[in-house]
Amino acid sequence: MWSDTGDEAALTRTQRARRDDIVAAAIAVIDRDGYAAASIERIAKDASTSKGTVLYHFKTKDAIDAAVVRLLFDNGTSYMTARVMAVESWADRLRAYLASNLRFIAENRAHVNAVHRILENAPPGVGVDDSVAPLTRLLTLGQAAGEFGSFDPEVMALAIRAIVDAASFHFTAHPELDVEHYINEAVQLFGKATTP
Amino acid sequence: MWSDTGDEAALTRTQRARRDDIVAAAIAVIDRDGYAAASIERIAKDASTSKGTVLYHFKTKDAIDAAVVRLLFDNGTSYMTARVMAVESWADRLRAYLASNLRFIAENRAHVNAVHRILENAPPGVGVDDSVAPLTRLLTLGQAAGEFGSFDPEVMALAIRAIVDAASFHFTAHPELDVEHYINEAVQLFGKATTP
Amino acid sequence: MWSDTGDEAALTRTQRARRDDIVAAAIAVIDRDGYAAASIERIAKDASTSKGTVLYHFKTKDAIDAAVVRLLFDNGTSYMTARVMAVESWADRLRAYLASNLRFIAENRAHVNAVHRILENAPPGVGVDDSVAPLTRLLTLGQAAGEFGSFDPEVMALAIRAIVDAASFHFTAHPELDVEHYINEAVQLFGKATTP
Amino acid sequence: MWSDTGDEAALTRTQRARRDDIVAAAIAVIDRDGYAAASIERIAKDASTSKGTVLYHFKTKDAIDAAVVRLLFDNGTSYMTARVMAVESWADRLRAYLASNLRFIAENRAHVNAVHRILENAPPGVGVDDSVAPLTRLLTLGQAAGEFGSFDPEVMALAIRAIVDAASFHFTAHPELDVEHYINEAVQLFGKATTP
DNA sequence: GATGAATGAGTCTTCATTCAT
DNA sequence: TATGAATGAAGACTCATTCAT
Repeated sequence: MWSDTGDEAALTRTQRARRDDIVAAAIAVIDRDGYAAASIERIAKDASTSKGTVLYHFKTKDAIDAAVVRLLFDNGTSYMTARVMAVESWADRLRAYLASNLRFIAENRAHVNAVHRILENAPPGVGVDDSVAPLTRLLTLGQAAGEFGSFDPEVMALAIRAIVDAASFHFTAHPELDVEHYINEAVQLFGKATTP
Repeated sequence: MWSDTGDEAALTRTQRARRDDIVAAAIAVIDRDGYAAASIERIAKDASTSKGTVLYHFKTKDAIDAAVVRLLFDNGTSYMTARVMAVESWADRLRAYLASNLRFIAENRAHVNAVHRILENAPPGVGVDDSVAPLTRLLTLGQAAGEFGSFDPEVMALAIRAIVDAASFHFTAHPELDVEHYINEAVQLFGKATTP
Repeated sequence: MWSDTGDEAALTRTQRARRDDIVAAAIAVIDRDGYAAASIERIAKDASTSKGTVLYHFKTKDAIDAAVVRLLFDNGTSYMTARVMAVESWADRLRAYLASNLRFIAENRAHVNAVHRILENAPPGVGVDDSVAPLTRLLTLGQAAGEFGSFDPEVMALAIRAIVDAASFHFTAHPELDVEHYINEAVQLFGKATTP
Repeated sequence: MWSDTGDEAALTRTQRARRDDIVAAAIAVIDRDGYAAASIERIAKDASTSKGTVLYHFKTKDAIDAAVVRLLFDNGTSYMTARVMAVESWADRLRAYLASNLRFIAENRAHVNAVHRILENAPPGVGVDDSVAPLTRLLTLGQAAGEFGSFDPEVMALAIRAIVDAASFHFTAHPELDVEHYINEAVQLFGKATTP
């Protein structure tokens, strides 16, 4: 499982469209009813097609999950790298990292939620995508440049990731929450925490 | 589901013991192999008993999950209230809250992990124990007392909960991590963030 | 597949009985309707029980097939070794081998047929039980003792096995066939063929 | 099933070629991986074409099987009748029958194997091509002519067929086996057995 | 109390077949 | 002619739950 993420090469227009439909349906079902409820049949129904068709396009249930995860990863990466690379100082990069992450999550709440559910249900020790490492590096370099104060960059990075990862739950649980306000507060929080 | 938490009224000594065995087995299996793998049969095997016996004691699989959750909740509450109530200032209470939470999690890593897995797999909208509210109140009162600076106590509370909730994952993924160091850093982080 | 033939240790009376029922049903269905038709559901129906029960007792479809094969092997071995060991000369042993084999097959036509079907449908290269080797040895020793003429014992053994293996088909296709007559003719055939 | 052998009437050159490709692929897959593995998709892949195309040419999976069987039957018949008709005495005809059969099998091992697999998996009572009858007649006439000794021609015919039918398995299981030697031994065996 | 047996619902997956292009 | 897409039927297997002993 989880090894066959690659080669989705050479897809016809129709294939792409159907695959997208199915992935969208999977996201919707997982987000709405939980991972356990997201059987192939249910996903198929939600995509207005048949179980057979879903398996024609994906071959395996794990492949569907993998596609959902990969899509989010791809979207997120391109969304954020642009915003983080656009600024100069390390402190600005941290702000950009936090803000773009949270904004992306707010805009893709259901998808993020679904991916969380999928990864939680994966066999232990899998999917431990080390999204912490680059953040740790950012903090370390910022300290070296004198832009940040003294703290363990590893723990600080874990804390930042924790808040980001928790965001989709907050946004789900509190739909009335003002996202921009949340972002501002988070930026301010870690601004104070990292200031020299 | 999740409605029958109550009536564990009159239990003989043996009953208690067996139930505890089963709950312990459930925790072990869920933590080790994931929620999906934790079938009643597997739990029974881990508890050196039979599927029939497990269901004799618990009647329903959800009841096992509920017992696991409730046990952690009970343990955690008694562990922490003592420590939080022991100190005077709001700032000290926040420190105590953070430290005791994290220390409790470190000492009950498997159990905490298991509960996370269970809650993740519960039908959406369930188990949203509002553990944020009391924390928000603590922060608000601290601000009123002039011990804390200016920030949205709601968002700050969410951030603190996020770090606490993420801790069991960190401790699982990084067994080499020095817990006391982690606690110190976290306390320092939120010290800076909440300071006036 | 096919590796877990062993440990059927410690079976309760009821278990033995049910397992026997199921094996008998499997033999009947395979013999009557062919291997492809022998789904678990069909076997269950034939055993007057449910699919779930069959899988409770056997856990895997392959395990059912293995049990069918093993039962025939056990029965056949004990049936024949007695008869072959009872006589003295090599020529008599050959006669006893042929006769007891064919008689056993006639008495267990359906079971033998079912096993053939099962082995035919096993993944290639499996179940090549080398039933030819002991026969080859018998022939070689008989030649050394001067009881048999000159021929390649390997090929002769293959020929004998071929006739034996084909017998259950003949008996199925020609129910009117007089088994004892068939046995006599076969014995006479190989008597002439092996005579010095 | 198995009723639509006929109407291969007007076929263009290309059609013939494609059909042959498909039949060849079917033989290869069945021989290599067994009947169960020989799905239309797999056959199509082996024939470097698509499932749709295969079904365009054959309309039904059974039709493919039937074509495989029929092709072997046609090839075998023309191969052997020539050789059997070429000699005069009944004893020579028997020798020719045995030798040409075995040689044909050795030269078409995979095809013969595939046909066995197909027939084994056909619903019972089908494909019982009575290849025994002509052989029985040969033996009976040979006896009447005084060329053969006394034996039940029916049983002798069954024995001969058994050895012939088993040959492809032997040749598969023992690729090192010297076919001509095998043929000589078989001819000698039945020479002795049928001699007056 | 404890447990072996039994069972039905639900899941993933394979496959032959039909259809539109 | 050829093929991509779609689909339903069927099969193996898992699992929570009930029941009799």
